[in-house]
Amino acid sequence: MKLIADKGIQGFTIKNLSKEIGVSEPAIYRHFNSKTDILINILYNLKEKSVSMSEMLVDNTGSDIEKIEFMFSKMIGVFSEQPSVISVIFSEEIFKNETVLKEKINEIQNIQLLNIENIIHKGQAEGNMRTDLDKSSLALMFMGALRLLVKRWDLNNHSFSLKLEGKRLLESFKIITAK
Amino acid sequence: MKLIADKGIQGFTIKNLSKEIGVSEPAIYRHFNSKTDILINILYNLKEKSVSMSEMLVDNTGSDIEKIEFMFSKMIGVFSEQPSVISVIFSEEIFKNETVLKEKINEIQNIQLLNIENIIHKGQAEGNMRTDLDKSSLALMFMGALRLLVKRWDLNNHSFSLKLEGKRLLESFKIITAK
DNA sequence: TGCAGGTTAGTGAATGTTAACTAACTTTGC
DNA sequence: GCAAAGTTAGTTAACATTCACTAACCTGCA
Repeated sequence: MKLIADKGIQGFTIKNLSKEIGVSEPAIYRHFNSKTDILINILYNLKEKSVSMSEMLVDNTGSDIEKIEFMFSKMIGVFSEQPSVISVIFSEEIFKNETVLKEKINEIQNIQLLNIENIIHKGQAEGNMRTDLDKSSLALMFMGALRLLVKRWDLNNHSFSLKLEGKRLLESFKIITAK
Repeated sequence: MKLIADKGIQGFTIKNLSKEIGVSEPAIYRHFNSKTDILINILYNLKEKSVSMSEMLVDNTGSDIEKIEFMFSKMIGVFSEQPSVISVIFSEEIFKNETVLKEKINEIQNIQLLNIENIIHKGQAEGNMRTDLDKSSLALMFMGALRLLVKRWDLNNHSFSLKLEGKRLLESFKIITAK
């Protein structure tokens, strides 16, 4: 992920990878069948993360807005501490040439959007959130804004505080969804 | 752009390009100095488009929400008719290895966000839009949601109506910004 | 008018480099 | 002592780019 984040998908070569981890190129093939196999494993781990997030949200006993806050800060935290994840999880295009990878990325995205939609749905049903906005549009705005903020932070070499700007965005989202 | 959209940045090779346009590989070098030079030209054209959009918004005499509508439908229109643009303009990651290209993409993004922020700023100042939400957060939500919608449409092989879903999103945005 | 000289846009063949991947051998640690 | 994990030294294919060369067109001038 670090390689992809630093040099793009074109920088993710077996040679660069072997240099980065300090073993020879064939040593990598002792553990993975192919380069694609490595990417599949990366995406598998990221999917696991999204799934475990879903479970944490189900277990969470807080209010709807607290769940949104929890999810938001959790994601911002991951990106702050491991910015290389951004390039992989928010960059569908780099997997375009491989159908298997493209589908895996789509799956992860669906899980993330569903997580938000579910919270909003519950919030609306229980009367804590305004109902004149459909949940899919709200989820799109929430996720889309978060993605764009994080990508801009990455594109601008982390030159502003992601946590601070994230907090600002979350506040706006709270106001929007409030009844 | 078609090549990048279909096969990702890794499919954008001089060989593939020459095959696509029906000339030999060296013929391409009669018109461009390098592969990067071609990408620079693509991004230059896209930037021109964003700039001309800014000018159109200045000239536009409609209300603020009409300006937003105009911009929205214009962008959705471009993506519907020329989906290959999506992969280039919404995929910062594919240019990561080239600083020149990365900066160009950042410039285009800044213009687009500023366009929206300016409209919202005017709308708030003239009392047509709610002022309890800061314009940068609103612009981030607007642009972020649009981007995510368009990318999902692309990732799901254009299996739903972008224009219809775009309209739905725009309606939600209208409700949100209304006083 | 005709044609020498120049330009534009193209060609196939070859350049050096790097890609993913492999065969065969060696080291390490339980 | 043996399997897992590593090595060196290669493979073929693809990459961007350059080479020498040509066909077709344009332009200025005797």
